[in-house]
Amino acid sequence: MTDAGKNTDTNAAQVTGKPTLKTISKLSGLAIPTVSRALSDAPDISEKTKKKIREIAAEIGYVPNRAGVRLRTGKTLVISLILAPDSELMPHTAQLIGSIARALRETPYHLNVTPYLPDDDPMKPIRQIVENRLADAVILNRTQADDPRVAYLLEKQFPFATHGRTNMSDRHAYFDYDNAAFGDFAVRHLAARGRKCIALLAPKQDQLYATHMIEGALAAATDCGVSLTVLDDVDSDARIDEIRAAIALRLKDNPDVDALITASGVAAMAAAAGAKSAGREVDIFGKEATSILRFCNPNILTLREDAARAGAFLAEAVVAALNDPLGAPKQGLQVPSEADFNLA
Amino acid sequence: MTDAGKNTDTNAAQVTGKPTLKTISKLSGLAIPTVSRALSDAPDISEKTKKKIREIAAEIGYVPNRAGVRLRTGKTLVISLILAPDSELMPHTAQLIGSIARALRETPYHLNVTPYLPDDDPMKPIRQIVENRLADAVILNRTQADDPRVAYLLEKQFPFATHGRTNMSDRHAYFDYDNAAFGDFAVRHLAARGRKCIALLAPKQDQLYATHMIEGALAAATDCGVSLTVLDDVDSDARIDEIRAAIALRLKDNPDVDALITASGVAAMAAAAGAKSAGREVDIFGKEATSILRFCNPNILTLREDAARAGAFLAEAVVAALNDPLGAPKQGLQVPSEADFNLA
DNA sequence: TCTAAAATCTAAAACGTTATAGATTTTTCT
DNA sequence: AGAAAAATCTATAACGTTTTAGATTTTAGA
Repeated sequence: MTDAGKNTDTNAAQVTGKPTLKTISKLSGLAIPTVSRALSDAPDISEKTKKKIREIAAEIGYVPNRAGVRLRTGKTLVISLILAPDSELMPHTAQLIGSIARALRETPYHLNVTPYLPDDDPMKPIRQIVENRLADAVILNRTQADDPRVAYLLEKQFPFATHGRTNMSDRHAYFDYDNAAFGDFAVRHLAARGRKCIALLAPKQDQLYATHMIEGALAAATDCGVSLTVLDDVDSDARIDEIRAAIALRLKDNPDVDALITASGVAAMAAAAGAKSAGREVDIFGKEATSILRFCNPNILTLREDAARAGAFLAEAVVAALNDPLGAPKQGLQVPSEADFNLA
Repeated sequence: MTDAGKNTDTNAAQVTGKPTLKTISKLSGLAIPTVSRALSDAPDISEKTKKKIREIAAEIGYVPNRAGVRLRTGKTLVISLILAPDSELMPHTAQLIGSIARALRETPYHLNVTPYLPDDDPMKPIRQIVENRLADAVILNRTQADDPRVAYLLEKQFPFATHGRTNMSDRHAYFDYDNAAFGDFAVRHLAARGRKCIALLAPKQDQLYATHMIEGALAAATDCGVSLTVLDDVDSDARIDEIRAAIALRLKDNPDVDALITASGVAAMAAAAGAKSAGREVDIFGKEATSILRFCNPNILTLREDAARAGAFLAEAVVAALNDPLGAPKQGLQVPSEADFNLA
């Protein structure tokens, strides 16, 4: 009756199909709850038993059945990325998705994607997820300053993280690009190149990134002694040729403008083309994920927006929120640096 | 004892939390299995009962619990998109993901994303999904001619669809761009513009799209009486500046080349820059999802690759494979047309 | 009207997991 | 050595669903 022999006297178990707790139970001679608690490192299981069970589990390649866990605990082990319609057209979205999913591989969570259409109520997918518990947490990839989805999630105390800050940012996890620093950086660089009259392309919608860009750019312009005009009547989410036309028009209204700052790569391209069609020689300074604009058009200088880093951070932040709902939300900023600067 | 009153005499049920079959059972006075079978339209439930149950279900907003279904049936109601590392950098990937997920909204399936790293064994995520039943079907977004993943899935009889054909395409669902037609189209267009010596940038890897492109282009070149050179020693998945350098070099080796055909937008940009740095005036003809290259560089002509259509088709195809495992696999081709031609 | 068949429903079990409460064993204290 | 306390394990139940087999009711047939 040595306890060395005890663990093998019941292993006549037919090990067919996927191993479950029952399989380990039979192989170890221990009850199913004991196995479960051992694997979850419960305090009332002896170290010896835990070790034995973990060994068996590893040997037979036990992986917990997600449906079982989900049914019992109510946890879905799913994190849902809410995809705004316009973000599907942005080149960096695929990197964002990929990097979130890759970071989640280290965790039990899987990433699923929930898109909505321009005509849809943006609240609908969020409500469905929260009400029907389709995920344990969500990630929002484009947010407005007063985003009703953020307000709803905060009210429901549903874990989430956002790509982009909001007016409620102190209460939730987020990752954002430091657009104030970007505005500052862009203006100083253009000023150093001898540009005197800079125009900033910023939407007048309820978007904080525009506010931040303007803040940073204005302060830097004052500091450098160059003039700065904000063009807020160009819809930078419009089709590229519409943006081009709008920019060409505005350039004619502002004959002194010798440089343009835009927030996105598409807008930068449109700006370059608009300037060309207006017969103007201007520098363009933009922000992009792919680092190919300068390559495509030497007039376009950019700072790199690191979508992969954003995704990894958001994944970590949302998992942290799940593990510690009362902890301080994780918040990250990508501050642009010389290393992110695309010269060629 | 009218049967009109019968359905309300037990509805003292406390309807708290999410409604389940139990809730409907209490409200209707019918047993849970009856409710379940009624909702799944089983033949041994009377029409009257079905109607009553469906009404109650609709009224209280019953949605089947996924964990319950999953545990009982073994179905996950998940479709997994396998994301190759390089595809994360392609602008059209986000559209593909979004359109798949949007099409799946009409079905009970959710889309989740499974990326892998360049260093990873591409088989690993597939094996995990099949062995641990993490999804009911998968979609592969970049395939090789002899793709081991496709062979494995076929052998396991696991439902799937691919973006891009393989040597086993007759046995699986796919969506592909008609690259032979693209090659034909590109050569004829360039020939019509007066180009005489066309170079085709195609990888020598085990990729059918290159084979197809070459086939179509060669036939058209013969027909039009222009010369066609295949540059198969430029790695078109390399970094953009490496492609540029390689192209510049090859152009010097082939002084007569006056036009270049590439399969991707990034390669087209690299080709344009390479030609410029080699001091050559050549037309570039490429393929892209976003329709902005011509905008960025007037020398680049492109045909549009409709990622949204591909995604929608793949979603339908894979759901069809799930619903009818023995049916003929759905296969689709996007044939390029004048309407897809980006002139400006 | 009585029996056989068809129609319609219900009871019980199972998928794999974890939580609760209780049972058993071991250790500790006097 | 005996009793109390601590440590360690097990039995039972439940999450929500669907399947199987069996029970009940209704309809049809003679």
